[in-house]
This record gives sequence, C-alpha cells and structure tokens, in this order.
Amino acid sequence: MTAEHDEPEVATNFVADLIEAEQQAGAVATVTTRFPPEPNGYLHLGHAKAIWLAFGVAKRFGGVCNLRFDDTNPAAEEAEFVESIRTDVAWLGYAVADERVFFASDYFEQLYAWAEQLVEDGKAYVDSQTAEEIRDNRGNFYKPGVDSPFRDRSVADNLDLLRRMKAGEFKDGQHVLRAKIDMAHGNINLRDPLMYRILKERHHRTGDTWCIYPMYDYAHGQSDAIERITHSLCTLEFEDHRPLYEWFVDNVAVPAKPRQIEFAKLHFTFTVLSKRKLKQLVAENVVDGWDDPRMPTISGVRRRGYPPEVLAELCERVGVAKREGIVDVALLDHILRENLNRTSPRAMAVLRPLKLIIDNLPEGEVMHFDVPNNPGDEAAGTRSVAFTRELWVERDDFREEAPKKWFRLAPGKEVRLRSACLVRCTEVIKDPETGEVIQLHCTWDPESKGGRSPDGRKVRGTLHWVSAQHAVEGTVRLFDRLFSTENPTDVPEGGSFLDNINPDSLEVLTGCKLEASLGERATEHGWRCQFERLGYFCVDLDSAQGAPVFNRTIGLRDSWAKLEKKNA
RNA sequence: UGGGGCGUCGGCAAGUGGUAAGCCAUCGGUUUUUGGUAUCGACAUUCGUAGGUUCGAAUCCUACCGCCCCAGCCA
Repeated sequence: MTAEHDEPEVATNFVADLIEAEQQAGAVATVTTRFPPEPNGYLHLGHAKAIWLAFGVAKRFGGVCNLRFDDTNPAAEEAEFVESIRTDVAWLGYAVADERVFFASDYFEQLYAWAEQLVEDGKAYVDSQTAEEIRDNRGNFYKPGVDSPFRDRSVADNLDLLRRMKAGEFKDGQHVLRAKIDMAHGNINLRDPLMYRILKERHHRTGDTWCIYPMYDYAHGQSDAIERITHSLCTLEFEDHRPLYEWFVDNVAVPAKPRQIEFAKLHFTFTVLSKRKLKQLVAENVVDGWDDPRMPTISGVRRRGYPPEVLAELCERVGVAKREGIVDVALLDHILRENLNRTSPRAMAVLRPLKLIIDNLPEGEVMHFDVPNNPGDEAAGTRSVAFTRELWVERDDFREEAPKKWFRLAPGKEVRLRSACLVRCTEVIKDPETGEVIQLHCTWDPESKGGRSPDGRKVRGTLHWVSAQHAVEGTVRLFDRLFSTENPTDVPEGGSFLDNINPDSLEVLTGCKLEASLGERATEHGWRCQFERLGYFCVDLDSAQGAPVFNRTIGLRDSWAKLEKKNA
C-alpha cells in the first residue's frame, strides 16, 4: 500500500494531442479557448460537452477559456437566456470571471470598421438583389453560382451604400454586404457569403444603435481574433465553414490568427438534443418547461438531481473524436449511479404503502435502531430510526402467491426489516368487497434485534419500512425516459418525433410514507439521498415545509425485475 | 454532376508498420442486513470491402462500398 497514487489518468483526445504537438513544435501562445453560445435558448447535454472540452483543454494546458455570447441576431436572442446560460456554466463548475465574459456585440464597432476596409480593398460589395435572387444565383450542389449584377460596383458606391445601410436609410432586406470570393466555388460557403444584413430589430444589449448586424461567419473568427483565441473549438457541421473562417482572418487586419478545430457532437439514445426540438417540447407543453426533470437540458438534469461532476465524468469517458456516434444512455445512467452511490446518504421511504402489524409487539412501544447512513462509507455514520408495532412496507414487496425465487413477503414467509429485525407473515387481511390486500400481520423474533439472524438461519429478503406513527407524508415523482424509442427522430414519412414520446414518463405518487428525518429536509431544495432499495432522490423546487416533494433521479439497478421479466 | 468529413466488438473509444487497451451493455460466478454496492471471469484471429507494397499492415498505396454534413439575409 505504498505511494501508488498515480495521478488520475486523464484520457487523451485528438484535440489535446494536437495542442500538445503544437507546443512541442515550438513557441505557442497561451492556450485560449472560448465557449460561444447564442443566447436564444437553454443549454443542454450537448453544450455540456462543448463546455467541458473548451474549459478543460484550456485548463489542461494552463490557459484560459472565455465565455462569449454570440449575439449577432437580435431577432432570436434575449437577455433571459444570457442569464440562464451563465447560471448553467457556473453550475457545471466553471467559474468564469466577469472579465472573461464577452459578447460578440461588444465588437460591432470594430467589425464594421473592418467591413469598410474590406470594401475599400475591393473584397466586399453591397448587393441589392432580393433574397430570392441571391438564393437563385447562388446555384446549388450541381450548378455553380452566377455573379450578382451588383458585384462590380465601385468602391465609392459600395462605401456610400454601406454607410447608408448603417445609417438606416434602407428597409430590411433591401441591401446586404457580401464578401467577394468566388461564385463558382465548390464550397457553397465561399460563393460570396453575406457579411451584413439590415435588421431593424432592437438588440438586447446594443438597443437601437445598430440596424445592420454581422452574420455568424463574419463575426465569429474576428471575435476569436480580438480575444486572442488560439483554438476555436466547434462541432463538425462547421467544417465547411473553416475555409471561410480562414479567408476572413487572412483578409482582415486582425490582431491574431485563431485556429478552428471541429469535433463530433454528443448524441444519446432515447434522447433528443436539438434546440429546435427541445423548444417544441416546451412550447407544446409536452413537458413542464425547460427545467422539467425529464428534459436533457442542464437545468433539467440539475432539477432531476444530477451532480454536475457526473456530466464531466461522462464527457471524459465518452471521449472526443470526429466520428458522429450515439452514446448509449445506459452509460450516463451508470456514471450517475456510481456517483450517487458514493455520495448519497441512505434513508427509508415507502412509496406505495401497505400496513404491517407486528402482533407480538405491544402497542405504544417505541424502539430505536441505529441505521448506517451509508454502508459503503463508515465515515457517514449512523442515525436512529424509530420502530413500532405498526409499520408501512412497500406493496410491491408482498405477494399472496410467491413466484419462484421470491425472497420478499408472502404468507408464512420470513423476511428481514432492514436494520430492525426478522418478521414472519402470519395473516393477510383483505377488503371483503374488493379482495384487495389491506393489511399484513406478522410476528417478530425478539432475538433478531438489529436484523441479525440469531441462529444463522437464512433470510434472503430484506425490506425497507417506516414506522406508521413516525412517518411523514410526502409526494414523490418518478421519471422515466421521455422517449420510448432508441432514436426518437427516426420516424416514418409524415411522422414526428413527438410520436415517440413515452406516455409514462412521469408518475406522481402522493401519500408516500417517509422516514421522519426526511421531513426535515423538505426545504433543502436539491438535497440528495438514496431511498433504500428504490433509487436516488432529491428534494424538488416545489417542496415546502410540511409538504415534501422528492424527485427520483434514477432507480437502483433492479436484477429482480429483470429476472421476472425474463421468466415472463 | 459539387464540396467537406467519417468508417476498429451491440454502443462509445484507444491504436499512427511489429502482430487488437479501456469503459458501457450482455452473460456467468463470489460476497452481501439494499435482489444495491463491491469483486472475479467470458465477450473482435480481426479493424467497411477488394487488391497491392512489406519479413510483417487496423496502421502505407489503389479502387470500390457505406454513412453524415452543406444550397438561412440562423448560429
């Protein structure tokens, strides 16, 4: 047991390898990256990967990472999203200093000055075709584009027009500024891409100062250069934009030359991760908002009870590559459970209560048992739990006719009540009308206090329980995956991904019986624990004093359910 | 009929000329007062296919096949 503490291996990836190679090749500036969200929606698991990569790679090489809002389209963006994004990034564990938070809109003035320069250099022109004409003349995959009739305007005319565009003399769509590159280029992005469009739209930060706004391709690389970004990481669909990114950086007098590197997005089975679709789920009330615990948004998983470290661990294990793949959500589930098992204190709660009476225990007698808070972690200590004649146990833990390998309660069967004692079922009371089992009678073995088997007899079933007299009532929400098919977007002609919604993704249980200690947590929103034998839960935002509400983050692995299903 | 990418186990993913890591899933065993956890074992004679170079190829060459992205005044 000597110093075998190897630093936890940090998995490598092609981006890190690339930077390392650059550093070994010689003088490199401090690695600077950026996470550039557009403030037009909430962040989701896909963004978590981009954040983890951008911030992670910067940290790994002793550099920094900026948070830059790519707010070049006032028609879609709102300050509300700026706030939610900042909250989410911070929650993920990346404290971004205020002086590292930027906005593309901070650079509007500079970007415009460079645009005039490009015009003066004869490398940009004002096009006055209609949107439709521009589209038609752009050609397509098979047909080269056609030069705009305005392509050869004089520098003076272009400058004049551009200034008047900026001054607000024209209507939306009347003119655009385009880079003069090559209308016949195989890469359509280089067929004289638009740099500016007229948009008489109030911007969430610059207000009405501007009525022309730069397009992504023109703004992004230049913003990177201004911030001295060395490595501009983005997803694969921007690969064909790289030549354009480089064209601008080469033709504008920027102070530095950033490098764009693309990686594959994250995808999960049984999940949808596109802003458009997530927006649709919210808009059509399929879920209860962006932070619905079933949503794959950062705010959703936060409310669901995910610790932020789980997402970083996930990214670490999935890796970074250029291959577009779909990660099995089971991996996420596994990492989640692994974290929660290690960190969650245990408690007992009965979700679907059934009364159990111990006949040979006097009424009014209260015993207290010491229960470990985490059997895997002695340092977590123990707590005292009250035990009485009348208890609540889980309905699912009783079967009138025990199937093969059933270790739980059944007439005549003996089970262990966790940390308390052994009891044997002696009588089953049913509702004479409905036949429903409403109460169980048992006798306990006083020799088995603490749950030990006094004579070594095998008792394979162990049940969780709550003293009826001490129980606190609460609501528990059970979540299942939002979609019932592995690839929700794979739908037949005319179908919608909404057709694959799992109708049973939410189950709300009221009147659950919680161990007394749980009642004291009702206002500790986000507090996590394990309900023994059931899963990991956390206190929901809706929880209040006297009316606790718990969310099930994820269930425990259930090999009995699996066995039973297999035998069915 | 264009341009840009990608193809290694069911799913991720290492490997960059010396004879296929790891993780998840799956299956089986052990331990167990959570049918949980932990732990042990099984799981690619083969790297999209076909040729070629080489003593030796997932790695180099050639051809072919398959999949993804691009035709917003979105990012």
